[in-house]
Amino acid sequence: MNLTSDQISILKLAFKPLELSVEKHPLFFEQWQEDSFERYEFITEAGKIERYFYIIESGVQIIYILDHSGNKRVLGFSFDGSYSGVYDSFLDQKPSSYFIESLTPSKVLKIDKSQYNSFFENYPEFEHWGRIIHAKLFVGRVEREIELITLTAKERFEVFSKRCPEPLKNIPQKYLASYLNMTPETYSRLRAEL
Amino acid sequence: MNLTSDQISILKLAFKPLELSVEKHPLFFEQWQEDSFERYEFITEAGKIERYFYIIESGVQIIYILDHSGNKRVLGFSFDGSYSGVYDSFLDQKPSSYFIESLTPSKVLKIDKSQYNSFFENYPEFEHWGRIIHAKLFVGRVEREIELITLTAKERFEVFSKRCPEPLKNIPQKYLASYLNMTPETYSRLRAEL
DNA sequence: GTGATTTCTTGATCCAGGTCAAGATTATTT
DNA sequence: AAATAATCTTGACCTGGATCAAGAAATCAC
Repeated sequence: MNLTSDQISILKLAFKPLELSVEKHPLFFEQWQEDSFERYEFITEAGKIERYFYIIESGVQIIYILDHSGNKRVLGFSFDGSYSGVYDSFLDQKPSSYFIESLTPSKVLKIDKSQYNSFFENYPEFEHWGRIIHAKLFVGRVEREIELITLTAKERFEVFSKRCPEPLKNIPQKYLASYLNMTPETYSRLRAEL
Repeated sequence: MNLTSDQISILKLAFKPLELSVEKHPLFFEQWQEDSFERYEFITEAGKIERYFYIIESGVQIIYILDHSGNKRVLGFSFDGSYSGVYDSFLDQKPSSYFIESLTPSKVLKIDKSQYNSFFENYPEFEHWGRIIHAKLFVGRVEREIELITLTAKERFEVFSKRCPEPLKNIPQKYLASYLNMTPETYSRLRAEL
């Protein structure tokens, strides 16, 4: 598989600390496959095993679970060179309880588990990168937890509004509301307050 | 520094997937220092930079932040061979916003940042371990986030009660309440319901 | 472009869990 | 073991944000 230079830039963006080059890491750039999804298409569903590790080329994807009442509870978004996929299921190859859905038409680069593993075997510097990235993911989740626990709905709304990334500005508000752990009604009322 | 065989078992417990041995990883076992804390002694405080990575030998430590109203908000506990310390501050050597306090007299094994880094440089398998452990930490935090978001206070209480680890059974309930994101009053009422 | 969906807004009402208060237990110190 | 301090319990009351409902606005499909 030959990637275009645009796709190579996306991978470089996603793996920034690795200082990748096509010459030094040929395997890395050879094995990614392209794939694309339509609006509202599922990338994966609860009960299924995650086969791939994805990097988003374009579009917005959302990850959520269904709670006891069947409501979607949004845990995060992916876009612009960020990772997507159900991580625990991918790592352990066990059925997950997450859904990933493409909110806009999206293009991705993906690799499967054995390719993912072979990167780590072939490029030890990948392990270092993996450690650092996962440490940051962990710290980021703790920070989100603190915001959910200590801030009021209004405060969460305000903090989020200030740093809302561009690609999320055109998706339905109900998903942002869910991500902020509030109902669409509450989100709408906070919005009216400006 | 010479560790006793008890201390070596604690380290082996904490670093289980690494299959450590004194012969193959001498550096690893040489550099840990012992330290101990009294009840209610602070291991680290908000505003300070975390100097050490700790493994708990015995006792219970608690990590929390102070919210806007000055209330402690408990994020977790450490005991029995588990890691303790303010991780983001330790990694980046930047001031943290966390407090770590010893709830009982506790003994720890600790290493500083440069020793920690040298383990990774000397034992590449450490990087692999680090990646896996951090991935698990990340997944674990997402699971906690889901429980906080989707479960009622009663449900969180029930889930926690069933799997409450032994060392936490003797600490003041107000800390467990905080960890479950509820007031001590609510915790007490749920307890009365049995 | 027009009708059908979906999303957003706004009002009225409700309730889980917080807050305040005060007495009962339990633990700590001397 | 008494005095003191911290923690836990229970009751009364309150409130942020959820729920229910119904119309307005936006978006989609043909």
